Amino acid sequence: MPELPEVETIRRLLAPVVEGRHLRRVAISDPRLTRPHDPDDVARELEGEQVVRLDRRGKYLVVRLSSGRALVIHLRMTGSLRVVPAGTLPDDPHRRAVVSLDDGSDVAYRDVRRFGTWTLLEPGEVDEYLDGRLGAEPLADAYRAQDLARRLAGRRAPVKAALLDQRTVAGIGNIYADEALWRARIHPLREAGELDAGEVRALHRAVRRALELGIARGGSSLRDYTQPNGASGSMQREFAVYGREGEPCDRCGTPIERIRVAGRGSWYCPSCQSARPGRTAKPRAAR
DNA sequence: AGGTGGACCCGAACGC
DNA sequence: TGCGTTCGGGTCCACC
Repeated sequence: MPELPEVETIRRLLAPVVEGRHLRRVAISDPRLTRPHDPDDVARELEGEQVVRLDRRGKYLVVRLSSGRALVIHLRMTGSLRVVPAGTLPDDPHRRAVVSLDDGSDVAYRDVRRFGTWTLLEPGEVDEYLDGRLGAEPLADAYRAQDLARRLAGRRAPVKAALLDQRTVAGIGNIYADEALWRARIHPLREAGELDAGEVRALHRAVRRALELGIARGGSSLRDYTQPNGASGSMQREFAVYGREGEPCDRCGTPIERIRVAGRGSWYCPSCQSARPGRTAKPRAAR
């Protein structure tokens, strides 16, 4: 499922293709994509626009247009984008939209489960839309453990549930939440607000490292995710815990266990991810 | 107020 | 083999 590393991989491959291009023709075949707006109305609004930049915020792709508007794309679970020379798209029952660019390439959007969304926002709406839904960008230079600490403080929910909340930190989904918690040696059911300063620092570092590794591997290709050129990522071969129930922990050899947290399948090492607080804390550390 | 669980989808995996 | 059932995943929303 596209999480931050998968969306960032898509952005990096797609940006040089779309930036500077005009949208010559847009066809949206699934009304769910633009709900509650009529897909034909949205397509007509997009035609003639020029792409000035392709950004990412959390798991959202943000297509900045020369009018100041932005097309905000969320792939949810099964959305994917593909670039091919015009007229060479193979038949695909799950294709939901095609954008024809002025340089003779087609960008096709495919989404088996139809949860993805295309939202066309006016110039003044974009920041409010994104910032209202999302916390800090975890890979920004300015992102600090202190920010994570502030977002977790006082929260009674399991730390994994807090990580899945996009306002805690943007872009983490079920896979990278488990991977980050394993790196930080924190049990997914630990109460978020109970982590001490050392644990929060470890988690902050773990989130960044897990996401960076995912990007370096071109994302993880499970089920439907592929890159815009059709290639697969390789991160799924390097998961430490996700989907590895019964396999030995890479750190200690203990079999990985699976539990349910916040309604999500959750994998962790019962030996080195402590269920009790204080493991990484020095006595009276960091006030 | 903050946390939880259902709805939204539909293909894959599973159970009989 | 074939059918029905369950599951999952991100986000929103109703409910507690």
